[in-house]
Amino acid sequence: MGNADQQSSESDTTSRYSAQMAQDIELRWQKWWDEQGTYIQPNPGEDGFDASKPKYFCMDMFPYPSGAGLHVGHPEGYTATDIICRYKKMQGFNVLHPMGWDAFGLPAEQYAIQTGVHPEVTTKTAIDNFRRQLQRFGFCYDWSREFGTIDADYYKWTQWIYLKVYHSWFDVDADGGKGRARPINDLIQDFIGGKRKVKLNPNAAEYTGAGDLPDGTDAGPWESLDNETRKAVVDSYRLAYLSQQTVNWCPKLGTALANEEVKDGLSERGSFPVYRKPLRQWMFRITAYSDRLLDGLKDLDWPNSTKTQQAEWIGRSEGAEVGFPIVLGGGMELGESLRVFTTRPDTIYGATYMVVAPEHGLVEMAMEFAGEQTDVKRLQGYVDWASNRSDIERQENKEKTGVFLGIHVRNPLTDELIPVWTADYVMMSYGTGAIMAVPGQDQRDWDFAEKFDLPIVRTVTPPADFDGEAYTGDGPAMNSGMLDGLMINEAKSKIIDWMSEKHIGAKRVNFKLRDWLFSRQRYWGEPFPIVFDERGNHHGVGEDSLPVRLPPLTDYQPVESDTPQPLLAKATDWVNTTAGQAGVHGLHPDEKVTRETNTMPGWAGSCWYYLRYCDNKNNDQLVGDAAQDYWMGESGVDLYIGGNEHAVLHLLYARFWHMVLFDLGVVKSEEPFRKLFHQGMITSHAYQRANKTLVPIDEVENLGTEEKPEYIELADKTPVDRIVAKMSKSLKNVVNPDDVIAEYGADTFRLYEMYMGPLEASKPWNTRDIIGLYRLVQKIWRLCVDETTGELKFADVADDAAEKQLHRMIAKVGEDIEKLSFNTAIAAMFEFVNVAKVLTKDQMDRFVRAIGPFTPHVAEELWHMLGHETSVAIADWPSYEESMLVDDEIEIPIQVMGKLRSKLHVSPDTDAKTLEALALADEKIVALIEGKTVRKVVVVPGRMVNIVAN
RNA sequence: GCCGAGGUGGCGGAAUCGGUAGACGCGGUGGAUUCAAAAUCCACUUCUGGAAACAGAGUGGGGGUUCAAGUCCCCCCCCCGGCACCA
Repeated sequence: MGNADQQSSESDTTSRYSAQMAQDIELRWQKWWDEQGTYIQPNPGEDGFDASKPKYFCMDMFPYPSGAGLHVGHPEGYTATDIICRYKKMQGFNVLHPMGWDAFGLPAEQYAIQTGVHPEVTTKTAIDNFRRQLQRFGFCYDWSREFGTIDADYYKWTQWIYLKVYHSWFDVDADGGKGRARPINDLIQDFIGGKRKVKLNPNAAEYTGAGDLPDGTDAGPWESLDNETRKAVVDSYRLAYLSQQTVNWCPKLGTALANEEVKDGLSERGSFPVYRKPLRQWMFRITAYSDRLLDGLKDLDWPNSTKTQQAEWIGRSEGAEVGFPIVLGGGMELGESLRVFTTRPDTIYGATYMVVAPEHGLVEMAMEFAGEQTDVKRLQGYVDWASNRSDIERQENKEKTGVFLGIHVRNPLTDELIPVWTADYVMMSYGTGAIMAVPGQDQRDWDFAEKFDLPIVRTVTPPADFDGEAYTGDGPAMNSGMLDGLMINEAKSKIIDWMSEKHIGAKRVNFKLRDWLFSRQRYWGEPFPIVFDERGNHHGVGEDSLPVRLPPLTDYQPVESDTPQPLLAKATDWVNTTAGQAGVHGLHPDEKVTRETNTMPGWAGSCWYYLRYCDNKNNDQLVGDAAQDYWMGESGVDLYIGGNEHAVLHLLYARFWHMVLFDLGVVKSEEPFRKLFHQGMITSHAYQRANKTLVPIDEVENLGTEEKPEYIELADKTPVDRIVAKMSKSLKNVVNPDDVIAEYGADTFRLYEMYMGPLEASKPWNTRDIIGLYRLVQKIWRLCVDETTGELKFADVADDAAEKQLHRMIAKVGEDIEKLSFNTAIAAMFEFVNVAKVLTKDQMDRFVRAIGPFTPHVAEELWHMLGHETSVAIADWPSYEESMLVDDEIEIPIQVMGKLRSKLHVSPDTDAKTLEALALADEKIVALIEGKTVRKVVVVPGRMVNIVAN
C-alpha cells in the first residue's frame, strides 16, 4: 500500500502516470523553464518589459539556509505564493516573485565553533542545497533576482541604510506633530541659525529617574560650544546612538539581545537564561516611531492577531505624570520631585507609599544622603540581589520583595509625607521607573502593602460585600477630597486639569516599546560602518568606502565572560587602521582609528530585502527609482506570506526601517507590506504516556485497527495516546520533502500540502493521505492520455455534464485562489475529474490551463502535447460562462416546523407561490400536516420551504 | 491574569446573507474485473433503532432569539498561540 513506485506488469499500460514518469516530466520541464527563462520578469526599461500590464509583487519570507535543508513547513507557504503568482501571470500581471537567503546569523556561527568550518563555507553549501530543493518543486521564482544577505554587494546597502539612520534625527515637531526623521545636518543648521535651542537631548534610557523630566538640558548658544560639546549634543539626537543602559545579556550566547529576542526570560534562540546588565551598546531610536508604528497598523491588510500583537508590544497607555517633592531623611526638602507615571491619577489620595526600581537614581541618592531611617547595608544588599536575578527567576517567583529607602515624598494634594521604597516589581524601563502605590485600587500594591504592613486607603467605593483585595472597578470616589463622588473618568480629567494648572503633573502617554538594541558581540553578521578616534568619538565611514567587509577570522571561539567580548576584536589588523584607510571624512587621513567590533543582528539584512528584489544588480542605488516606483508603488508588496513567529520581530523592524527610509525620501510608500498572510505550522504525530511525556513514533505499536486504535509503547507494553506534536528530531517524526518527492513527485507534494486544510491553520502531516492527491494527478493524466498509446485522447462531441462541471471548476478555482482557499479549489478539481470521462480538445485546453498553477509540470507536459510551443505559465487564464453555473433543476427542501420532511425538484427560478403550492401538495407533507392548522409558510425561492403547522 | 485564534464523523476538513450539516480526500465495508494480486471502476459509509421504508439524536456544554442556528446573543468548559509585576 502506498508504494507509488510499483510498476505495472501489464504491457498495455505503457503510459501510466507513475513516480518515475513524474520525475521524468518534472526534471525535463524544470530544465526547459530554466533554459527559456520562463520565469524571468524584466524591469521597467528592460527588453521584454510590458508597461501596459499591472504589477503584482508577491513574496515569501526568505529562509535561513540551515544545514538540515528544507523541512515540509517551507514549501507550504512557497507553494501558496507559487500558485497565486502563476494565476496572476495568466491573468495578465507582471509578477515579481523572487527568492533569497537570510544568511547571517547564530546557527552557522555555532556550527563553526563546534566544527571549525568557516560559517561562510557552511552557509554557501546550505544555500546551494536549499536552491536545489526549491527548484525541484518547480516554483516560478525569478532566480535572476536572487541574493543572500551575506553578499558584500548586498550588505554594502545594509550598511548604507545604517549610515542614513546614524546621520538622522527625529524632529518631533515635523508634519504637524506627527514627527519625521530628518538629516542630522538640518539639525546642525538649525542650531547654527539659532532656529532651535541647543539642548543636550538625553536618551530616555539614560535618564536615571530623579529630578526633572528628560526633555533636554540647555547647552547654551552653538557658537559658544567647543567641538566636543557640539558633538555630544548632536550625538544625543541620532536615530542610531551609542548608549549605556540596562540590556538583556545572555552569557551562554555571549551577546546582548533585543527585548523582542527574549521569551519568558530565556533567549529565543537556544533558550538560555538572560540577565539584566548595564552595557554600552548601539541602539535604534524605534520609540520615536511608537505612534506611527501603531497608527500605520490600521490600514494594513494583515491578520488581526498580528496587528494586535504589534499593538500590544508597542503598548500605548494614557495617564499622567505627577511630581512628588522629595524629603530626605531628617526632613530636609531636596527641592526636586520624584516623577511617577500613573494611569489612575484619580487615586492619588490613596497613594500610601511610593516604589522606585532598584536601578532608580533615587536609591543611590538615599544611600548618599542616608538619614537615620536609611539602612544602607540592607539597601545595597537588595540592589545587588535584584541586579543578579535573571528574568526567568523574576517570572517564576513573583513574591513581593523590597526595602524602605529611609526618605519620603510629599503628596502634593494633601501635604502628607509618604515613605519611598524600592522593589523589583517596578521596572526601570517603563515610565519613569517609579510609581505611586495605591493598594486600595491595585492588586500588586495591595500584595506589597499586606506583606510590609503599609496602610491601605480605598479611594473608589467598592460594592457592598467587596473585601480582601484591591478594587479596580468603577465607582464614586471616596477619601479623595475634591474628587469625592466622581466616577473614575470624571475624577481623572478633573485631577489632571488641577495638576496641570498647579504645575504638579500633566497628561502623558507611555509606551512599552523600548529602543532596539542593535549590536551583537558575534562574528557572523554585518560589520558596522563606524570607527572610533583616539578620544573615543564615533564616526561614520564615507559612503564611498562601503562595503566595510567582514574580515576573515580563523578563531571564532567565544570567550565565556560576564562582559561583552566582540569576536571581531580578534581581527587586530582590521580593527586598527587610519581614518584615510577606513574612508572617514573630516578626520586627518593619518589619524589612528579603531573599527567598531560589534556586528549587526540577524534582523538587519531582512529589514529591507524586499526593496533589493526590485533591482538587485544596481550598483549605484539600493534600488533604482523606476524599479521602485513600479514594483513598490504606493502601498508596497502586494502579498507577503510567512510564519507568524515574526509578528513583533522582523515585521516590526522592517516597518521601522521602511518608515525612516520614507522620511528620508528613499522610498515612496510609508508601509512595506500591504497584505500579509501567515501559513500555519505543519505538525506531526507523537505518542504520550500517562505522565504526559512523549514517546518517539518508532517506539510505539498499534495493536488495534485504524478505526479503533490501541497504541502501546514497545518497551514496557503500556498504553499511550496519539497526539499532535511539533516535528522534532527527538520524536523521529520529521518528514523530509526530498523523500516525498522521490516517491510521488513534486506535483503531488504541492497538491497534498495545499489540500491538508486552510493555509492559515496548523495541520498534522499524515503520510497516509498523500495517496489521494497522487490519485488525482493520475486521474488527470488518464483523463487526457490514452494509457496504451501514450497519445492524447479526445471526445468528438462535448459531454454536457462535463462541460458544465468544467465551467464550475474554472470559476471555483479562480475564486478560491483569490481567497487563498486552495483546499477547496483542489476539491473542485476532484469533482471535475470524477464527472468527466473524456474531453474534447477544446475542453482539455481549458482544463490544462486551470490546473497549471497547482500542478505546473503535468500541465506543461499536457500543454505541449496539445501542440503549444510556449509555456502554459504564460497562457491566458481560461474563462467561464455565468450561465453554465446554474442548474436546470434544483432540489428544494421542505421543512415542517424546521425539520426536513421532503424535497421538491424544480427549476431554479420557480417563484414563491408555486413553491408553496407544490410543498403543500407534496404527498409526505399532506400526511404530516393532516389534522393540523397551517399557521404560516415561509418560502425562500431557490432555497427552501418551511411550513409552520400545529 | 489579559489579548488573539479555535472546538464539526474513525481521521484531514467543507458549509457567501441564519435556510438540506458533513462537499472533497483518507480510512472502512461490499461488489465488478483478474487464474490470483496490484491498479482501476461501481455502491455504501455521522450515530442509535430498524430487513427496509422510516424515526430519533447530532457541529465542546448550558440557556436564549428566530418559522429556521455550526452560523446571532448570554454564561461556562477545553485546546492552541502571544504577552505577562508595564503602574
